[in-house]
Amino acid sequence: MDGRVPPTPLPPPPQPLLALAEYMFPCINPHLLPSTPLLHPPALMPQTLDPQQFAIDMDWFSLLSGSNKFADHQPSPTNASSSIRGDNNGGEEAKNGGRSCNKKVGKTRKAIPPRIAFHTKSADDILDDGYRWRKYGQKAVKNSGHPRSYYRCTHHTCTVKKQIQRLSTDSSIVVTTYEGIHNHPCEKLMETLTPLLRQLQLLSGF
DNA sequence: CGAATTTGACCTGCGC
DNA sequence: GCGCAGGTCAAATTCG
Repeated sequence: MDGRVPPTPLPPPPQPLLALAEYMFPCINPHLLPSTPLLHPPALMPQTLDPQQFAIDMDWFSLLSGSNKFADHQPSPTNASSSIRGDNNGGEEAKNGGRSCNKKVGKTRKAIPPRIAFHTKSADDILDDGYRWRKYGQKAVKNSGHPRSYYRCTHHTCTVKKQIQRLSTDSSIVVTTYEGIHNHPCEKLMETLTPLLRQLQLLSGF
């Protein structure tokens, strides 16, 4: 994230933002960090981002409730193979999509993986969230003039995916949907945070 | 030359 | 059962 900080500190609801930080960067515990703009989502976004246009679409209830799906979710070959379809309409596995011979064994619906979607006003499709992604597909989406791109985290043990698509109604807005939780540190974030945390430790006498 | 991206084919679920 | 839409695979292509 290159230490990007929004032009003006925003007064967002703290809980969702902490949850968001937790979700995106499970390698750190935001509750232990000072409540500075560091973890504010726009700080993670490209400089072209207009904070006024920043929005998050997510299932806050499930995120913040005790039965936190995110907390329960551990990326694994099993649950990570569930699929997204449209919104949370219980999309089944269009996985194996392809030529894989993994026929479904039962009719039980797979758990919907944790997802979080960002609306960002940006000229760049790909937001630099600190992780490395590999594109594995692109699809034209109905009722949208813009294709949807599919990315996977390149970390060998990580099964997190994300989809990127521009709004049909406002092509300046990019919708980035994350699925799953990273099970490894975010290199860029740690690069940025390490010196800060070190200073904090020094200042606090540790 | 290896890694990343592109792109058409294929699979699955859903609605009719 | 059929067609559509979404998601993924993997060969081909491009890039560094």
